[in-house]
Amino acid sequence: MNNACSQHAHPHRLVQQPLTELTDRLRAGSRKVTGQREAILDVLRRHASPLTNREIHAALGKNDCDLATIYRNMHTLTSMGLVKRFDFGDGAARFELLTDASDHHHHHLVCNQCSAIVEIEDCFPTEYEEALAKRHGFTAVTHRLEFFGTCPRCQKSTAAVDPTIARPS
Amino acid sequence: MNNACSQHAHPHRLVQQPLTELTDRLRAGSRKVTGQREAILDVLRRHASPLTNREIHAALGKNDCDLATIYRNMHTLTSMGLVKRFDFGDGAARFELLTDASDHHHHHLVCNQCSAIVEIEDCFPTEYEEALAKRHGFTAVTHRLEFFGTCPRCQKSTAAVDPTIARPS
DNA sequence: TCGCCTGCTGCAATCGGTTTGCAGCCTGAT
DNA sequence: ATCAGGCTGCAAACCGATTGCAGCAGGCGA
Repeated sequence: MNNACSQHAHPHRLVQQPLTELTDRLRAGSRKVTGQREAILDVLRRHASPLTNREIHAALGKNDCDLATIYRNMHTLTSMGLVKRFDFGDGAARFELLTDASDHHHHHLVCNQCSAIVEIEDCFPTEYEEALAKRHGFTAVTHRLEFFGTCPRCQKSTAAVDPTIARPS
Repeated sequence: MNNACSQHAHPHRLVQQPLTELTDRLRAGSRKVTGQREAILDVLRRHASPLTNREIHAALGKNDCDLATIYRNMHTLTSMGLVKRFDFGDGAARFELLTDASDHHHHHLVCNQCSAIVEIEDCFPTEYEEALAKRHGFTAVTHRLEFFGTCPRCQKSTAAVDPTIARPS
């Protein structure tokens, strides 16, 4: 139960890339490392938590770029290996850039009330995932795993919210 | 690695309910078991896979009800314990009704290409989740876990799709 | 150097899932 | 019978995301 995760063992999946490899891949594919893309990556590098398109847009200064172009650039960067996450409960995609060269796979623990995000090293065990894939005849099996709960601060400050509308399935 | 899942052990979370308990709860809360709600639950009961609001709407016959009312009713039913799932990769919520009285928790394995859904019994181990919660000071921790891959049929019929846009994070 | 091709960008429109305001209806309690 | 509250249909709006279009910029060959 550590960061040994099948998502990284599978040959079909691009390994999450630090900044320099992303820009190298852009160049290798006759795409350009434009100022906006550099700025996007810089914003991601300076933030510990994954950011939404809107948050990136705001961080760049709303006047300097178009939100639609951010969406397009995030799509491009994702195809270069940037990690896109969908699993924070609000339906918005988030993007995450690793700043060191290590293959630092992780999941997240999200506070149901204040949306605080904590990085988690726990992961679904590879051997179980492989057995699962074999059992059902699937290949290229990956998973999404996110945790939700009440963070220490919200435990103190808030009465319990209605548990029936908790987001995790 | 079975269906022992912390989501059910936690006292704050409503246990997933079969049809009769949902209707009982409606009545207990001075809500009504209207014809439309009965029809919705009947549709869910007859389908093995979780359904979206639109699918339920279509199954009911588009002329007989309003989509907005379906959304409202699904919200109501969810607050009564019906299980709502967000994790099938297309951004649409899905609803699931258990037809037997057993506490039959499960997750899903979704085909990236044809969206086929397979119920699976594997779950993130409770003891790890509890340790995780304690380690970070969170309470009421639950999780979302979904698996994605290529189903046997799509392995035969389709060339590999671009792995860089695979949906799981 | 001149075009030309390709990719990038801003703008506006659009789409799909979801929510909400409003008015009318039905039902159960007083 | 009356009244309040919940339910419903309709229309509009919201939000994340995508797309068509036109203009622009940079690289490359003639």
